[in-house]
Amino acid sequence: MKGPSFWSQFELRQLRCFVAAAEELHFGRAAARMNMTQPPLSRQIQLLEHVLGVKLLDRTSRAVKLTPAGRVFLLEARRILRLTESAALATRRIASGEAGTITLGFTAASGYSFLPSLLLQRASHAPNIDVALKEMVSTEQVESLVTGRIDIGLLRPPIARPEFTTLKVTEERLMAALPVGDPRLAEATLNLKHFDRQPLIMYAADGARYFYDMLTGLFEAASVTPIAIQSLSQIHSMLALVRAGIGAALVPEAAQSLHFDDVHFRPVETEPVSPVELFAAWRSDNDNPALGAFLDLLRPQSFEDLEALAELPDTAIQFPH
Amino acid sequence: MKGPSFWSQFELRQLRCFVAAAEELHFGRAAARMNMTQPPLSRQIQLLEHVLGVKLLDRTSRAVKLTPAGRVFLLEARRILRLTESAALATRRIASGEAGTITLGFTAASGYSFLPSLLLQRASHAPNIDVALKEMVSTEQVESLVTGRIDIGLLRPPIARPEFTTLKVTEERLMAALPVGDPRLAEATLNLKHFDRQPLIMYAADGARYFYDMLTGLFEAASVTPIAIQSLSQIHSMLALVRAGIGAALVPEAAQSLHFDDVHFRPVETEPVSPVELFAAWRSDNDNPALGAFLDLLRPQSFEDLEALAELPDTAIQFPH
DNA sequence: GCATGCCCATGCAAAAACCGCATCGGTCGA
DNA sequence: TCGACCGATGCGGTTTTTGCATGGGCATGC
Repeated sequence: MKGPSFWSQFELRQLRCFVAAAEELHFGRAAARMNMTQPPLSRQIQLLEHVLGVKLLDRTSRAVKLTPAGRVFLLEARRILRLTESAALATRRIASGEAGTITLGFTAASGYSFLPSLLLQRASHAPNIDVALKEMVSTEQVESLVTGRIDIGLLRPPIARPEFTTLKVTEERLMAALPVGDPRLAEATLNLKHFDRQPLIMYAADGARYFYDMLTGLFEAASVTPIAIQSLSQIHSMLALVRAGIGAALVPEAAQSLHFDDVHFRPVETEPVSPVELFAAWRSDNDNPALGAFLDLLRPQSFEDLEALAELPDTAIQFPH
Repeated sequence: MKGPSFWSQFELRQLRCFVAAAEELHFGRAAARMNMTQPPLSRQIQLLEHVLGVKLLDRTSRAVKLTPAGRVFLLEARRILRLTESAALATRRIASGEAGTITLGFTAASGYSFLPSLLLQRASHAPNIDVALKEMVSTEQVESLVTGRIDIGLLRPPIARPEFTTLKVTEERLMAALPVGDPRLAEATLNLKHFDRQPLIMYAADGARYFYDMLTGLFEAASVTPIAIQSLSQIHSMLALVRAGIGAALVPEAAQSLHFDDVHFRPVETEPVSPVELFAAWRSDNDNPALGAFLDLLRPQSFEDLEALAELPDTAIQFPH
């Protein structure tokens, strides 16, 4: 198989030469534009014509004209070249983390306040990063992080495994949710003793391990023993029971966004002051470049926006799926 | 400026290599698919990554994986390659005359019957050729042929200039258009003597030179002198006058498609039998490849379809603007 | 009508790019 | 720990491309 090796496909270089020639209608000027001399340009175009089996330019020694086929091919060539540039651009943007998609797991509770503020920030600071949201409990999140189904998780118990990096993103005070008429609403601030021997809607040990452990720890340290009733893991269900007058509940500040009628909140003094912590966790070896840019959103300066958000009317918060 | 000459743009070859590698996720197999060995393929991909400034494939000695940027670029690369193939195909089709656009000039009269049949044929025999229609009088057509505004013209006086090629496409008999009640309608066939000293709506010498010359020639040869009234160039206007009882008119057969109420037609014996000729004309050096395929429609076998058309009800004829 | 200028094609030698072979280095599984 | 596998790299030979010089066609001007 000798001779002019039979190439059945053209190259972008040939397209660029052709477009230059077709636009200049002059091989010399086109060659100059391509930073080369005229003979090679001539040959690139001959090659292109040979590959296509079609004459694209009608060239006499006096003038260069496009053939009808050439006119059509010029449009196609321009489109292809435009596409190559946008492809390179888009790819570089993805690689730089300026654009891309990250998949985020979050617990229902974190969706009440931190997540909306995070998405608000993303909209202004990293508009080209798409965030795919997946609500799941913490254990599911850990599993999904391992398999790569999510890039980052918002979860409650910090995970100490070495292959993960974690970052505390919020600390919240504990709030008491009380039904209208509860005498404790007379106080501006409560402490744990207010719950001694009082009915308290408690977290389930399995479904809401973090809150269960935290509350039992706090009560033990304060030598307080509430009357635990029910055992739930969904905060909105707990508030519904509060409203029904079953008892009080202790919930993170963010739960106030749920604003049930006839349920009011009072801060509770604890040690530490803000015992409810939320963590972000991701695989240290995650290679999604958008993750880097997204993580910047989680860092300190974030909290300016967080506070700004707190002053917004609820309706301004777009609560995603 | 030495070293690996700084290419700021990638080549299609690199895209093809990348797509192969991304699909196989194995450099050896990808190279086999590309009909080459593994080292050059490795280098093409390195080159591509260097040009983009982006790592597209994560390769350990054990496995090859796409990076997020690589996933995006794979989609783009596939799109570009698809586009190159369709571009080549489309261009070859244009060049072969299988597809394309031809611009056609036609006189109002030729639009009554020949043009619809021609378009009907095109629809079945050359469906990928678009026909742009422009109604214009013969002199305009000649000018437009010269300047290239139209590729081909349907006109009446054959043009004898050497830069044009012409082809007679139809011969028609002359028909007399008579108002209801005209005694000549009693005859099945008329001859020129029936018009001696009778009122006849005549063609204008300037606007319809061809018909004017033809009729005056015919009458002179037959030593017949009609009473010429009015001088029009639009056939439909003439028929309107016939209907009003002003006089008779002599029109090409095709004018019957206009079917005015209360106007009937009778063939007229002439020498030659079919004196009304229609010609197609085009520049001999027209390089529109679609013209070749289009001209095939005008050739002899066409007339099968022409006859088939004659038997169709009028409503079947799409009369284009 | 001949000289001249312009322009694209072509011959040719030098330069660059590319390919295949052999081999290296790293990783996984036995 | 050895061997198999896989992608990267060094290197020599071949193909391709480039630039220079030049050929040849065509229109313009004197």
